[in-house]
Order: sequence, then structure tokens, then C-alpha cells
Amino acid sequence: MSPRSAARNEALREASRTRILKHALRLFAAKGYASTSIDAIVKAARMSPGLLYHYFPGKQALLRAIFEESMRDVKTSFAMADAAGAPEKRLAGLLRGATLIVKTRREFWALSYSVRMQPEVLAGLGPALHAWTRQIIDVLGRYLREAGWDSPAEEAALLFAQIDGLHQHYVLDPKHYPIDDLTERLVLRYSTPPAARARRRP
Amino acid sequence: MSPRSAARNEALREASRTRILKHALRLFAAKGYASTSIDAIVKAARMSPGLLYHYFPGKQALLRAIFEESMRDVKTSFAMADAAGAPEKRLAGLLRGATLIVKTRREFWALSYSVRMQPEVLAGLGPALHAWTRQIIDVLGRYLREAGWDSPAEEAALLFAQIDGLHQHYVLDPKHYPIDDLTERLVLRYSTPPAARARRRP
Amino acid sequence: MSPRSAARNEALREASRTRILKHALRLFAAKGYASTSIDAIVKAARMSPGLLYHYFPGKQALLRAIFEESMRDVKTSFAMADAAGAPEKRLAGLLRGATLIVKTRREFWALSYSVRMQPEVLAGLGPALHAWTRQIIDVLGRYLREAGWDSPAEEAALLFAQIDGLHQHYVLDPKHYPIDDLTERLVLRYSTPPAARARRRP
Amino acid sequence: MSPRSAARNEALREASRTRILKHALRLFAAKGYASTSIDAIVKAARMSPGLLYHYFPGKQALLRAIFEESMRDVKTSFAMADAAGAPEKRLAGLLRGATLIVKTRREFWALSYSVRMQPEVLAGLGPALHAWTRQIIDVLGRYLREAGWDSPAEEAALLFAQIDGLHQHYVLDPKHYPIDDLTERLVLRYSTPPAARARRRP
DNA sequence: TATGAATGAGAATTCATTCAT
DNA sequence: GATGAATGAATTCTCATTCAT
Repeated sequence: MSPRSAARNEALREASRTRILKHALRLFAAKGYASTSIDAIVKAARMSPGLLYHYFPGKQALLRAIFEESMRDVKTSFAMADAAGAPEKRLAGLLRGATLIVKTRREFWALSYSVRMQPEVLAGLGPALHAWTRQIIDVLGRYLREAGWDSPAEEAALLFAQIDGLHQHYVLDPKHYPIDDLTERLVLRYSTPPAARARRRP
Repeated sequence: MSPRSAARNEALREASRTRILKHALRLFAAKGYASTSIDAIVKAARMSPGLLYHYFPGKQALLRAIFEESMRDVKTSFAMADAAGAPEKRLAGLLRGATLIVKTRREFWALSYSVRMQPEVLAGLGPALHAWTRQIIDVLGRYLREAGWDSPAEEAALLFAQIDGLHQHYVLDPKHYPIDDLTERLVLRYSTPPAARARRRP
Repeated sequence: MSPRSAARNEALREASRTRILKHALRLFAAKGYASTSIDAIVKAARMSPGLLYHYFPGKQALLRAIFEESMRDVKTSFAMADAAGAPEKRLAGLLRGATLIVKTRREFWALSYSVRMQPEVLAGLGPALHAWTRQIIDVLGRYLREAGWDSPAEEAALLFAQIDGLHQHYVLDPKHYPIDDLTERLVLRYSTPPAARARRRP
Repeated sequence: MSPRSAARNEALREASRTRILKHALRLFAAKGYASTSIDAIVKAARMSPGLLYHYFPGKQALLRAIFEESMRDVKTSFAMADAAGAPEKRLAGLLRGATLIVKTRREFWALSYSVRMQPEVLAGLGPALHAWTRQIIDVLGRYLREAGWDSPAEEAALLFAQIDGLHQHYVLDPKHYPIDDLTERLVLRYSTPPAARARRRP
């Protein structure tokens, strides 16, 4: 009632919401969205099912919230990489940044990879994801064009596929996959466009 | 003895089994393994649930059978690509062959991609899949070494990631994704090792 | 068609029928009537479900047939015990005969004991069983009266309860239960009526 | 914290649990364990299947709970009979007490008798039941020895069989079976050991 | 006589969700 | 804000039975 208790309530709300999302993500990532029960989530979060429904209207909403939160995160990181680097180092920054994000938020990416094949699970989220993907390819294409590559659009698609594959293989076996070495190798490869090399030849 | 000829029985069996697997794959691929009910499968296949259980002991067994059948297919194709091509064209053959397989059995790959993040769903199939992946990387590594690439193991990992990403992006949007163009671009890139180019430089 | 093949057919029929009943009894006794599937029976008897239904109209009919067959058996044995013994040894003969029957047809008795608490399972068989029980008590009562016991009807009920309990305990643990010793002890106890002993006292 | 008082919750829980067990016992006893569906139980108890599974993990657990509850009951009664009676009247107390228990909890005994022939149904309960039987025979043997009977162990087995048979016949036809008369007749018979009578003879 | 593919109703169990407190 | 008892539709799977051959 008093402003102090209102503030405290707000803090409680936020803490509960976060706790739910944390455990939901963990379980969705580990066992899959469809195979994770609300019950498992509330047990992991040590709360009652009623409370979960107090914060989220349903299971789908949990998934949406997780995606929204993580995508916001990723956007921030990308923007930073984009802004910070000197022009010729942007591509390298982007590659390293993307790898760092995947390593940092591995569970989200595991979930994302396991869920993106089922459009209906993502109901309403699909377009956002698609637009996002589109945007990444566009950014990649811009960088490649600026770096002097031929067919930057096609090259961007190839590069994006490679990054995606790399990240997914990392997520599948994070303990052993040499993601950093491979990322560096990729950075090296894209530090000079093949066209440039070709032109240098006598 | 047998009132229905053995041949007729065998034909019936084979037809039913195939019908089940066909619809199971279709639905698993479209809606995901966990979200596809046995009921949906038998309704699609226009048969009774009892008959499905006459052929498969459970839902998991269906998934297993689909994987076994498809992996057999893939192995055959790979073996053909491996045997047929002249040494210097093997890598190109492999890349084109893999893309062809994905295009031909798109539903299986959609299922495979959506399911590989949940190891428990694959119960008992995991090792086989892992060994298979391993083998592909080994073959790629061998080809790259024979073609004169440095660090063939790392290059194989990179190439495999790229192929995998490409295929997955194709499966996500088969209508629009220019998989053939991108595959050809990849073939071109891997037709001459960078080392060779480097050595040719004066 | 020829008389020879007709005879042969009859033999086959009889063999099949017997095989079914044998395995049905074995499984009913071991796992209970309700928990034994027709499928389990036909698998044990190495035949097709169709054939079983050729001989019996349903699962219940199997139970009925088993009971009818076994009760016929038991009646024969009882009649022999009744006819053969000298008057004063009839009771002993009956007790020993009953124990022998239970030992010989243990599976049937296990089934009988497990099923007799569910009247509906026995549908239509209940009256026959009840009449049969009644008859045994009557015979026991007659023997006891002839042997000079007071209240032979009540004594017969007590004795029948004891025999039944003994047999059931034996069926529950045939390997270890000393059924023969206990039967002999019972025979001894009933070889002289307590009344006689009482009267002999000064 | 708890919006519904803990006491009210506990009362609700207890009421639901008891209602489930009551109807489960009634139906198991009447139609047999295997032939009683969970659905029949929840319909009888006027609740949803979900609620039953909220309290019991499965059908077997229901059976276990019934047995545990009833065996606790029986143990209490036995202990009272054992403690209360004067030495020479203990056996009589035991016999009358056992009959009273069977009359009071007839449904449980019907279930017990119908189920004890299928060891797998009792999974995990078997040993407890066996130990319990063992203990009863031991107590009977002790009483008989104290009362001066020869071969008390064998006599205990005989007596137990008789009690068991009597109770079972009562449960099979509770309306007409003269269980009290027969129990009194048994009490009378065991009030003086035959050995004592024999020794008194001149 | 004999087979076994096929059926479909019904069984046990799960789980997202609601609601009284 | 928080609880957890309660719901009921949906899910996986079983099984007695039928029927074409």
C-alpha cells in the first residue's frame, strides 16, 4: 500500500518473472519445448503453477518472452559491434561478436535451433525471426561489399550459413567443439576478399 | 498352410509399414516429433492405432525406423559419390550429392534438424548419428588433404559447418533459398586450395 | 474328404483344443485371468488368434471350458474315493484324495482360488461352482455323521474350511508347504470323533 | 504466505485421499484389481482422473496404499488382542479378534484373497505380506505351545489354514455363512489341548 | 483347418489451465 | 502476490475380436 511496499512488490514481481524465464529456458533448451511441462518449470522455480499463470498467460507466452528478451540482447550486442569497430574491422568484430553471444547464451540458442523448424510453435514469432535473419544477412552483405567482394549478397548467404552451422555444431557439443579456433580461421579468411587476392596476381 | 499367400501377406505388410512411415515422417517434419500424436499419424494414414502398434512398438520406434531408413539411403548415396568420381572431382561430387540428398529427402532433414538438439528423443540413436557425423568430417578431411589443403581437419570442420548451415537454411525455406547456386559457388571455392593459389604467387 | 482325412481332422481338432486350454490355464494361473491376453495365449500355443476363435467363442469361454474340464476330473476322482473305500476309511480317503487332486492340478486350483472372488468373471459358472461346494460339504457332513460326530453339518463346514485353507496355502507355496504331513495330521485327527473320546472318559 | 490455510488444505487433501481409497477398495473388492479401471474409480468418487494422480502415482500405488492402511489396522488389533488377554485366554481372543477384523473390513479381505495368487500384482508388497503371515503363524505356535500342545508349529499351520479358510468362506458369502458360530466352535476346540485330554485319561 | 492383418473401443496416464482462498 | 487442489481433454498404448483368404 505504501510506496515502499509498492516498490518492494515491484521488485518481487521482477524477481519472480525472471526466475520463471530462467528455469523455463533451461528446461526448454534441455528437453525441448513440447516435452517440458509447466509443472516441471514451476517445480524447478520452486513456485506454484498459479503464480506462473499470474505472470504469463500460458506456455506459449513463456516461449515468446524468452525470444523477445534474448533477441533484444542480441540486437544490443550487434549494434555495439557495428558501431564500435573501425570500418575494415567490422566484419571480424561481427564474427567474433556473434560467436561470443552464442557462447554466452548457449541455452537460448539451443532452444532457438530446436524450435525454428516448427513454424506453429513459434506462432506469431516467425515473422520477427525471419526479419531478424534477413537483417543479419543484409549487414553481412553490406560489410562484404564494402570490403570489395564480388556478389556480396550470395557471399553473405554463404557466410551466414557457415556461421550458423558453426554455432549450431558448437551448441551440440560445447565441451569439445573448437569454436574459437574455427571463428578465428573464418576471420582470417574473410580479412581479404578473394577478388583482392586475384587482382594482386601478376 | 497359410491361407493367404505368403507373398500377399508380405506385400500387405510392406504397404502398411511404408504408409505409416510416410505419414509419420511428414507429420514429424511439419509439426515436430513431440507435437505429433500417434492419433494424427494413424488418421493421416487412414488406419487404426492398433495396426500402427502391430508394426512398431511405440512412437520412439517410429522415429528410429525413419532415421535408420534415411541413413541407409544417405550412406548409399555417399558411397556412390565416393566410388564414382575421379580423385580431383570427388569433393565436388560430395557437395553436389549432399545437396541433392537434402533436396530429395527434405522432410527427413527437417525432422533431423529439429530433433538433434534433444538427445533424449534420439535415445540409443545418438551414438550412431555421432559416428556418422564423425565419418563425414573424416571423409571431407581426407579429400581436402588429398587436394593439398593445409590443416585439413580444421578445414573439414569449417566446410561441414557450412554445408550443414546451407542445407538447414534451404530446409527452412525450400521455395526461395537458392541452394543450387550456393552449392555451385561452394564447389568453385573448393575446386582449388588456397595453398595452391598461395604457392603460385611469385 | 475321405474318411481317413476326416479322422485325421478330428485328431487335429482335439489336439488344437487341448493345446489352447493347456496354455490358457498355465497363463491364467500364473498371471491371472484379466491380466492374460488372448495374444499371450496364442503365442504360447504357437497358433494364430483366428484359430483360437475357431474353437472358442471368446476369452470367457476359455475359462468356462477350463472349469468344466477340471470339475469333471475332480468329480471322477471324488466318485472313486467315495466308492472304493471301506466305510470307516472313506473320510481319510476323501482327505487324501482331495490333497492329491490339488497337487496334481495345481494350476487349476491357483486359477480357481484367484477367480472365485469375482462373481462376474465366473458369469454363469458361479451356480455350478456353488452347487459343487455345497455337495462337498454334504458329503463331508454325511461321512462325519456316519462316523458319529455331533453337529456334523457345522463340523463339515469347519473341516471344509480347513481343507480349503490348507490347499490354498499349498498352492501359494508348493515348494515348501508340508501339505502331506498336514493332511496326515488331519486324517489322524478325524479318524476318531471327539465325541467318542469324550464318551470313553469315565 | 499460504492463501488457503494450511489446515484447510490438509483437510481437503485428507478428504480426497480417503475418498479415493474408499472407492478404490470397494471396486477392487467387487470386480477385482485388474478389471477395475481408474476411470471407474474416479467416477465413483466423483472426481477427475487428474486428481487421483495428484495423490497416487498410479494404479499399483492405490493397491499398495490400501494394503498398507489395512495392514496397519490389523496390526493394531492384533497387538491389542495380544496385550489385553490373560495368558490362557489369548488364543480365544486372537481367534475372535481375527474374525471380527474380517467382518469389519470384509472388502479388504475380499481384495486380499483375490489378489494374493498373483505375486506380480503385489510387486514389492509380497515380502511384507509373507513376513506378516509368518508372524501370525509364529504367534499361533507360541500360544499353542504355551497351552501345552504337542508339535505346536504344525498345529499352528493347521489352525492358520482353518482360520484362513473360514474367513474366506465367510467373505465369499457374508450374508449366510455362520462365521460367529463356527468361530466359537473353533474357540471351544482350542480351549483345551488334546494332549491335556490324553494325559487326563487313566 | 488355419493364418495374421486389421479394427476400434477402452485402458492408464499426462498436462495445460482454472479458481477458491 | 501467492498457493495448490481440482479439472478434463488429449495422449500413448492394449487387447478382444473380426474377416478376407
